[in-house]
Amino acid sequence: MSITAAREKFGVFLVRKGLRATSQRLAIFDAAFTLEEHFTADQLLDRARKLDDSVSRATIYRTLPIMTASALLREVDIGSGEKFYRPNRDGATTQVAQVVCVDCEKIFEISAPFMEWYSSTVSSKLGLTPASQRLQVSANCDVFRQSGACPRRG
Amino acid sequence: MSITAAREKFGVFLVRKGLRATSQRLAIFDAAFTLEEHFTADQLLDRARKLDDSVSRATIYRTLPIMTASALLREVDIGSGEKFYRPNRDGATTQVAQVVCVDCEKIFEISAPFMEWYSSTVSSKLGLTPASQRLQVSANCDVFRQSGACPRRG
DNA sequence: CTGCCTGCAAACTCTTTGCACGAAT
DNA sequence: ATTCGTGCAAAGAGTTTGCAGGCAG
Repeated sequence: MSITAAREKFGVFLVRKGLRATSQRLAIFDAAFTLEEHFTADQLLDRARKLDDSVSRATIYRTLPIMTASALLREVDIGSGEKFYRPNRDGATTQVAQVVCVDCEKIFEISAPFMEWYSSTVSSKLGLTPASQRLQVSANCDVFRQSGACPRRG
Repeated sequence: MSITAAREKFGVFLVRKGLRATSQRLAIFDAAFTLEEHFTADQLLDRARKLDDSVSRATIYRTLPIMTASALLREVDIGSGEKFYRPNRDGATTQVAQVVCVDCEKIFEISAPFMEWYSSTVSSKLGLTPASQRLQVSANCDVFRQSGACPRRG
């Protein structure tokens, strides 16, 4: 999805929910959607302020749930204290696993098509309806182990 | 594994690591191992204090990593702010998924034998060695949705 | 003018840490 | 003696919230 199309979709989402398309919200959206890697709330704040320096931390935290609700952003919780976010360019793909390299501090996203099947099978046996699922692999970098440095490390 | 056997194993683990088997550590261990459900650090503190009222919150937090390192306790992070823990009675089973009912606030543990296979397959393609993996399903309670109350809810 | 939205700063939750005292070897 | 472990209280990180003012419909 192009950023233009995504911004449009976000605008429509806001209107439908009776929310206003303020300059801050749009700046935050643009900042988020032009970031490639996973990013934190703090990184998003930096970026958004370059587009609109009136953006505050509070508004970042208030806007993030709106963007994830609109499915334009995906929340990725790797259990590290802070949450990560990522533009969801290709529609609603929940069938994605995260592989987190603890050496490189990098998050890879890998297709895991069986997740949804497992999720619904297992849930129905418990009398539950699945809402979401996440599969996360923590791993060490082979190169790092041997050479003490990781090529992918920022 | 019986609690006696587990306590023994914990004692051995401590000695091997050059750590002391203090009364606080043993009280915390007993408190943890006699809890059935998933529990939080805070719940563990309550329970441990009933066995030894000198146990402090700090020691709880210092002892939890020791117990998980000894594989007698498993950490379960469902991404809810606080971490949960659970006795690992049947050895080191990492091939377990959590199904979290957001209505009941209950955590079910279900076997997911394919996880480890997926984890190692995917990691090796990235030049990584898997350390751990977790699969978590969030779900809603069917009964709760219809009747507004969940039978499993505490 | 009414209500949504904002920035600021304080509050909040869970966890970690510095410190001085106490216990074990 | 020396090292390890402890409780206490303060700090810390990330996130949320109360409030008074601002801007849009």
